[in-house]
Amino acid sequence: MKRVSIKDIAQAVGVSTALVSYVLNNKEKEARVGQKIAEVIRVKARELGYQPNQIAKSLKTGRSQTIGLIVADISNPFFANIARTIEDEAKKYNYTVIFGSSDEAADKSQNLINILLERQVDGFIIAPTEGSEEQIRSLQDQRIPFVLIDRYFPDIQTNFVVTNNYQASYQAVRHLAGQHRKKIAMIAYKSELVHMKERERGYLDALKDSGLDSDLNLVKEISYNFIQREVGEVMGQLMRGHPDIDAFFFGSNALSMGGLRYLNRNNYRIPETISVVCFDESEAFDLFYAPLTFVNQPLLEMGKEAVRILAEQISGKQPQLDQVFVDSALIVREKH
Amino acid sequence: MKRVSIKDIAQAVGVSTALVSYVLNNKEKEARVGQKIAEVIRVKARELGYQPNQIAKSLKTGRSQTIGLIVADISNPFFANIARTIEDEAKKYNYTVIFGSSDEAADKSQNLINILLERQVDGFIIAPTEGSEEQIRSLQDQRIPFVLIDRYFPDIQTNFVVTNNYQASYQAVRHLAGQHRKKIAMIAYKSELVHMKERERGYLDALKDSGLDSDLNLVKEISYNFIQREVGEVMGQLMRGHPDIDAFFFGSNALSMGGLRYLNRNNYRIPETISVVCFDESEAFDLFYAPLTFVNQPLLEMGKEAVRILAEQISGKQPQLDQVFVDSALIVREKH
DNA sequence: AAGATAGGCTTAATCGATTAAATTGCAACA
DNA sequence: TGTTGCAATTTAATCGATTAAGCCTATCTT
Repeated sequence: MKRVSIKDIAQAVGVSTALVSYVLNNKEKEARVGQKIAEVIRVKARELGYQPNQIAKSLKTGRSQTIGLIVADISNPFFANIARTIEDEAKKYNYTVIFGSSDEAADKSQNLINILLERQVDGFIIAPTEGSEEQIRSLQDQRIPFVLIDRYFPDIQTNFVVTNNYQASYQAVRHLAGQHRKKIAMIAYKSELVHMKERERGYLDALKDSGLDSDLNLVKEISYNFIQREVGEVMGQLMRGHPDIDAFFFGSNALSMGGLRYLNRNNYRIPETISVVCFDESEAFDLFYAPLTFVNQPLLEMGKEAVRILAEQISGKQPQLDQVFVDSALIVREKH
Repeated sequence: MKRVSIKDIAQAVGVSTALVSYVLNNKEKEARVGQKIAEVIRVKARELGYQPNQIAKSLKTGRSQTIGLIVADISNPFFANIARTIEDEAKKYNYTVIFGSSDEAADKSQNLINILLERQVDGFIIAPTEGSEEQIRSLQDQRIPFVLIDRYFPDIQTNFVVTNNYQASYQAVRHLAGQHRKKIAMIAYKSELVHMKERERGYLDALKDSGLDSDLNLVKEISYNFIQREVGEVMGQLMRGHPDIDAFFFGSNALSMGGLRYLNRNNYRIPETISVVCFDESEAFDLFYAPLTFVNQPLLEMGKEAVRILAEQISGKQPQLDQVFVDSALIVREKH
């Protein structure tokens, strides 16, 4: 029942383990291995059902061929989809993915980083949580390759792949204004992370450029851990304070779900009474009674780029920074 | 920049690596390590920022503390949610999760198993694809611990954790009949896997027991890879052949989405014209204009059980089989 | 006082690979 | 014939841990 090792093959064939290693790694040329014996070794390896022990390989080579993926929550469709694109792309580079969910908590993030470092991942793809700056700096100090996704820290020079949040947001809100909406509210996360701040900034600038009053404090922030509870409360307060709100811009997929649910429950009609634009796509939109306009992030591209950059970092080809802003598209679905 | 090893600590303190190992693994008692030196070692380890090399550990102990998770598609909410519960549960057992998506293809599944075996995972949690019986048998022959989830092979005696699909389905369709639906169609996957077959069987038995004709061939099967395209076609044919269909039972989350989309597009009113029950929950239901009744699988329980069983298998405590059927609940949402 | 016991620590083999360096055998060349 | 050169293969160190076994020294027993 024991797995067969290179040693077993060597013994079966009657050669040294070195030869077997050379052959099975296709280093016959460099190592000047004889043609016949190489073939014999190959046949025997197949016959015994040899499977290389990647752990042993890793220990010797210092490469685990594994990348650590840290997201806020793998069960969130946004991250689940990203994970899938990363999985597929990583496979092309012969990497395997270990994942972990930080729940947007810095301590969990640190814990995950430690665990993954102990497992000798060759690099990280991280959607960093608020307050994880030091963790990221520490990775940098240790010269451990990584790429940030979805968010980044403007104060730290790192590789990252993020959506152009400002532009996406700006475009979305301009669209609402173009629909003759006069009082556009935004529901965001309570977070100091750039991605949210940029979405808010895009919103505010779009209001200004549309000639709308941006001083009304129509941006409400919700804590990550209590979306379902808080969204309703916050939107209720907002509508009571400003009964003439005629549009909402939701800053994430979870916020959109909560927000739309609230609007449904309270019988607001979309788009007649209230117009809506959502950040992120959701298959749920297809079931909504009205066509919904949303910001579509290019997940496939993000995943591909992140893996590409990471792979280059790991192979040491790329000492310089790679900071990628991908453009998201506003998918307009309203009937005109 | 090199990571600090046990050797570095040993040198810094002036002892052998053995001592350091004993201390850092809390084996001081068994190994009779002196109190003072133990403390010195511990302090120095912290001071140097020592992080154990799990790879080296694994090589020596033969345990990678890693479990391989193979699902159809990590971006499918059902599997993404399961993955999350497995992640959390695995952490409690000090395991880390490597995942892979098989896309319901046996060759990809085999490929994933190989890759994960090379990485010396201690065990697998697998949602097996159609045609992967031999792969499962092979794992058994190699005495590699694993647990199947979501589906299993009746002809192979393995551990598994699955929903009681027959019962869930039966209950769902009985519910529809109880709503005075006379012609209930089912949309399923084209698959020989038990989970689907059991859902179909539950549907048929429910029809019979409700005094409804189950000979009408109202079950339509869709291929996994072309859901979006085929669901519409198939439902169209069905409605043309049987214009008096007054209910649909959808056999999975993706089928539900496609089916509901079709019903929406063709202006069927739910539940007035057509009643619907969906297998699996989806947050999308919250955005649907009508309350939807669905079968809720206890994902948390499934994940927990799967990890528990796997952990027991790995530790060798549990030679006997563990076959768990969890009950899913019919969440009735229609207004009465 | 001699032998036994226990405490404290080191030695060294091992896990399964990789790979630089050494070795062997043989043919070709001067 | 003796030397060189090259092809083919082996040797052995190494990666970073674990752990059984061994070796002192000091203390306890009788």
